[in-house]
Amino acid sequence: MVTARQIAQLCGVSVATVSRVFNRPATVSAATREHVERVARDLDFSPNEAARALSRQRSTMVGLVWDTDHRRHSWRHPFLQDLLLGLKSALSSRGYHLLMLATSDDSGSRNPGASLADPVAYVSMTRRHHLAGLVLIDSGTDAEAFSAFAHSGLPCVALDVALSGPRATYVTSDNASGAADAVRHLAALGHRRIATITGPHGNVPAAARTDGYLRGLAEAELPFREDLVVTGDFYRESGFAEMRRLLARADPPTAVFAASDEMAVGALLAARAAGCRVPDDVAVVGFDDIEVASLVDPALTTVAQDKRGFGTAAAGALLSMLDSDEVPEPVRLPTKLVVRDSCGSQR
Amino acid sequence: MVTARQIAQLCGVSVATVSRVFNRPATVSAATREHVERVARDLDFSPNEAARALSRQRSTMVGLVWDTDHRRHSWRHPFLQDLLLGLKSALSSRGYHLLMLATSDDSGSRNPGASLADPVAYVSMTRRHHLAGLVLIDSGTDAEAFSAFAHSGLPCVALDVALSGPRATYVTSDNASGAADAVRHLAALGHRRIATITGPHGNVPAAARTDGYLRGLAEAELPFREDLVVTGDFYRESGFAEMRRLLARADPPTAVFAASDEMAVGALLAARAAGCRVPDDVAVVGFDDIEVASLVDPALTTVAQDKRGFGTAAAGALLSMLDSDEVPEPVRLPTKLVVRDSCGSQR
DNA sequence: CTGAAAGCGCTTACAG
DNA sequence: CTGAAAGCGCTTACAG
Repeated sequence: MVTARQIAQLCGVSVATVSRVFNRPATVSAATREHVERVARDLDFSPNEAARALSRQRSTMVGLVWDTDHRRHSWRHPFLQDLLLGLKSALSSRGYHLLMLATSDDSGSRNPGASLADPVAYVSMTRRHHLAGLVLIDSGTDAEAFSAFAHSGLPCVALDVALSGPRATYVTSDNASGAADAVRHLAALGHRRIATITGPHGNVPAAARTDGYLRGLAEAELPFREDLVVTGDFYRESGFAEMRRLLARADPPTAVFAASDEMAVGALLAARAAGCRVPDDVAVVGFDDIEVASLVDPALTTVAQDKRGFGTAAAGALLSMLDSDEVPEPVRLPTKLVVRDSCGSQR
Repeated sequence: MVTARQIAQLCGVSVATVSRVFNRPATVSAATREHVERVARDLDFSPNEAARALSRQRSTMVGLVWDTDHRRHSWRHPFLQDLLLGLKSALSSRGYHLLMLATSDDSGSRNPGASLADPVAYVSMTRRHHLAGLVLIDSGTDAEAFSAFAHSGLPCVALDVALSGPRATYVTSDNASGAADAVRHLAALGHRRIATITGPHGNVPAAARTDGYLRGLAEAELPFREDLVVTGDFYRESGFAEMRRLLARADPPTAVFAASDEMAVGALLAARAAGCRVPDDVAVVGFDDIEVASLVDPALTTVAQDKRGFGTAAAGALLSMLDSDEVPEPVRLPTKLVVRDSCGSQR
């Protein structure tokens, strides 16, 4: 590998000058700068990252904290691929790379009480690698553990969980508006008994979607009925179970807003199992717009999140913290109601 | 951050000894080893990775080459999340981390002729970070570009593409057997005119699945008919288009083996659009067992790949190359036929 | 605008 | 078994 020293010798300058050409080009005379740049390009030189990180005490890597060994064994992010895509392309435009952090705990056994694989190990990992910043993906119950990161002073941006700290912010969808849109849409179709299957307690997006449900109801001038709010956990099985219970009631709802597509799919299956037609007997609307939404039968009407935008926004917030000391405001991504067949408005 | 020097001073030994305790514990006397270990643990010391990488000329990171800015804008891996999960947990058990490589090209514009974002840039990235090895995810057309990596001498393991080089190997599913299983299953159900919608030309798994189709036919003593083999590209649209054409024929097939679930879903939609009932009028079997397979209507019979096993096997192959000079044989993961409704055997 | 020098925190022959 | 020393390849005050 060609080193700065070699470039320096070839150009008849010191390594310090070569370094300056790459780090503070303005402080180098145009002539020598161009000379160094040309030679460096010809020899395909680029500074060794390990050496650079060592001397600057900061690498060009951003850590990704993604807890994969969660108690909920089947935990899956609804749109990890898009997220990574967005993160990667936004980060790479500024020369940063994503390091998927893993602790030895990830490999297997763990004491089942812990919510995130040893946050201390992650924080130490972070220092060892001189990471420039951290992106935190919430798996639903890591919120508390995340504060260890937020308080480490490192630039942090969390996804879908409110994070605060000296250099921490977060990005989330405008969950309340999205949910309100869904409910208003159902109300406009004539539904008066609109139930909701919420996400788990303590989850930020879940709470916001429930708020949005209430707001949508109020905006449509529909009364709030406590018994129409049932609690799920974002996963399909809970959607199935809660829907079954709702349909077994004496006065079942005529429409259901599920706070995730997974639950909405579960609800669809429960309706089918109960011999209940969707949307004729009961309308269903979901949230997320994951791939299956358009494939289930009937195709699911849902509130789409800007999946790739999540990654882009997270990267943007992180990058801005890397250049300045200002902490960006939390980002709230707009959502979009995607009308398909399960709500009945297409008939 | 606590450094080896501090530990050394506290223990009254040299930094060299501290280093040895962590790297060649056998060369240190039991007494001093234990002393150093205890102090290090108490102070939560762990060696700085940048310094270590610099002096050893090798980091504890494994690069992930995942081309996200492909010409095929909508390129998606069918099970990236499971793959990453498997990779991460297997790698972390040995202290390695995954670095998602990105070149500046990833951010946007690229000359449309290139099949992988500047492989040269990736290779240089690899050296700059002193990566220990590389995992290559094929997006279907990167095979050629991958050889640049394979010949760099760095330990490489590719997924779903045959890679050879001084220290390169690959992992793939046993695509031929899986396809043969699917075809034999259809034949056992009485089908005699079994068509296949293949993957794209030049793609390794696609070719193997076509081979398996032929083998299955032969094993069921069914004649091969060239006109029953049509070419898709693994994506839904091609499945839709090819299925439509197949069904429009004078003597349409009674069963179709699609070389991917995405295409099988497309085929299902085409059948529905053509007023053709599945499985009554035509049976469909897919390949992959992605999440939607169980959700489409009718639920898709398919050949399941060991998604997480891909990651685990890739990590295993890489790790073994990291400790020894032997190059592991290519890994061929077993597949499993998952019988649901679209093949008609459940009736 | 540029160079010499110190320093980032490890690892590893080389002596002893 | 252990230490002193050189070296990994950069960056950055400090002089000039």
